[in-house]
This record gives sequence, C-alpha cells and structure tokens, in this order.
Amino acid sequence: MGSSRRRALPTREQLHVWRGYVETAEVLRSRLGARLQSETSLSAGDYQVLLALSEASGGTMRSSTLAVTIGWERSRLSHHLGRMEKRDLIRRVPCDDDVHGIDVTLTATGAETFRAATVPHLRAVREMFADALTDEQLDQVEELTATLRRHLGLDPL
Amino acid sequence: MGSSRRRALPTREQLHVWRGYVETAEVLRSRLGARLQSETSLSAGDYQVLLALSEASGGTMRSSTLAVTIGWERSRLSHHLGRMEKRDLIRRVPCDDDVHGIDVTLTATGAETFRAATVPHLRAVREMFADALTDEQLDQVEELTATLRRHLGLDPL
DNA sequence: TCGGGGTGGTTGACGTGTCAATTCGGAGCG
DNA sequence: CGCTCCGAATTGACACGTCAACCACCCCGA
Repeated sequence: MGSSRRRALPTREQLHVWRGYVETAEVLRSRLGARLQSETSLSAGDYQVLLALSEASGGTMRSSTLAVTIGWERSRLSHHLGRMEKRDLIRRVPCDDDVHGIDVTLTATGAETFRAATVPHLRAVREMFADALTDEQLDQVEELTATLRRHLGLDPL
Repeated sequence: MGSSRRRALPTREQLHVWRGYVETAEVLRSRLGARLQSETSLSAGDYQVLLALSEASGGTMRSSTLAVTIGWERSRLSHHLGRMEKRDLIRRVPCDDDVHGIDVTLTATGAETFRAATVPHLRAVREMFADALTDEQLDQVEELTATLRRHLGLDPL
C-alpha cells in the first residue's frame, strides 16, 4: 500500500489532533502565566529562574549552569536577568574562582517573592490541569509525553 | 479522607506530568515554528493568517472576522497585519458596505508564498508529531485534549 | 440637538524571545 | 612576544504579545 509512505502528509484527523494539542497547551500556558502574574507579579520566566535559584545552595548559581538547568539560551537568560535585576529579584556578581562567569544570586526580596508565589502557583496548576484529569489520564499524558520526547530526541522527563 | 480536598496542592507526580506536558508542547511549537521560518520565511502567525485568508472567498476577510476565526485579540492582529503588510503578504483596504471595518486581502505574493509553504509545513507536522504516535495514541490525545478544553471552558475542538 | 455607549480598529509602551555580532580574558602555539 | 582560537556573557536589532488608551463613527434616548 502507498498509504504509509515516509514523506506523506498528515491526514485530516492527524492535523485535527495536532491543532487541538498545541492550542490547548498554549491556552494552558498563557492562562497559568496570566494568573501567576496577577497573583504574584511574577512572570512564568521569573518563576523558573527563582525556582532554580532557590533550590541551589546559597541561592546562588553560575549563570551558565542556570541556563542549562532551565534549558534557556544564554542570551535569553542574560536579557531576562537584566530585567529581574532591575526589579531587585536577583543580583549578578562576577565570581572569583572562574575569571569569566557570573554568579546569579537571590536577593532577599527575590527569595521572599518566590516563597509567597509558590503556593498560589501550585494551586493553579492543580486547578487548571491536574483536577481536570483522572489518575489514568495522567498516566496516559505521561506516557504520551515520553513518547513524543523520545521521538524528538529530548532527554526523558 | 482529606486527600482529595478542594484547594490542595498537586502531588509531586502531578507536577511532574504537568511539567512534561507543557515543556514538550512548547518544544514542539517552537521547533515547528523554526522549521517553517527557515523553509518558507513565514512565521507560525503568518501561516495562520494566510491559511484563514486563503480559505476565504476572494482571499479576503473582514479584519474582525479574521480575528475571531484564528482566535486572536484585535490588537495582536492589528500589529501582525502591519508587519505582514510591510512584507507585501496582505493588504488592508477600508471596506465599503460597513463604515468601520477593514478588508484584509491576500496579495499575489502572499497567496503564492502560502501555497509554497503548505506542503513543507504539513510534512513537518507529520514528521514531528503524527509519526511519533500510534493511532490509539492519537485517539488518546484527542480525548485528553477534549477533556482539558471542557475543563477550561473552551469550545470543543 | 446633544451626550453617552458600542463597535471596529489603531497606537504606544513594555516585557519577552531569537539571532547575529561583540567583548573580554584566558589557552595554546609559532 | 604576538597570534589565533575558545568559552562566558552581553548587546542590539528586530519579531512577537498584551494591556490600556485612544480615535472614529454610529445609534439611541432625553
């Protein structure tokens, strides 16, 4: 049969599933972001950065390590850190043991803002996502995610 | 039991599934966007606009209708149309039958660029998404998407 | 006739993301 | 010593999104 050829186009139904998948994920992402923003004045990006830093010893991490940890490009991180520094959420200090290299560290306000944000944010995740699905469905999502990540050559998890 | 209380936080596993879900969808979205961009010099947004217009009779649609069709805010569409107009992909003309109201219409280059983009783009969707999943998995995704959309109060599909 | 609303669309400001170019200070090597 | 190459980080230009303010014109009711 020619129906399963390599470079064929997706069927109408495959396209339909795809559209639903991306659009729904996008809505979730943006709603959660909006809610986080309104409840805590942090963006999703801020949250990611603060989470990583708050889990690092001393609330401090090398900029490059941070970039890898949260999976961002260096330039993206640099821009974002600039904005966060202006808001006094983090500070950048050149680090001694490596001539290049910047240590990013939580400020007091950064730590406190993050601390105050975590419960509302987790609650939102539960309400918007986890509460919608049964345990079996969550297992399905996990399995599907793993399959897709494998297909895309991403690290599992 | 207190384990299913209303405002509880998500479990570690729920959070894990959530992270996998959004991050994977985001990777897919951005990879597909990058590929579209590099193969056709169109962004995902451009594609959405051109798709809607190319399906409209005469390659023309009222700006407000277009916004609703692709689910964008008016201001977002306005900004985007501005950029697309500069690149001669579309044109905006005040429409006669309604005093306010702008007709957005495909230019020749817009139509041709879109035409040339569709096969590569569909192929990419197939390769990156559809090819990764079995038919049963696609059904699961559709079902999960529907569940989430219901939960979020979105129109089905 | 005037004064609100409502609708359709634009604008400006600003945060966010990406890409390409740049800076800075070592290594390594002739 | 002078050269090039490399890795860490920054910068600038630009596309993209959102929010709030705005403009224009209509309609409707006092």
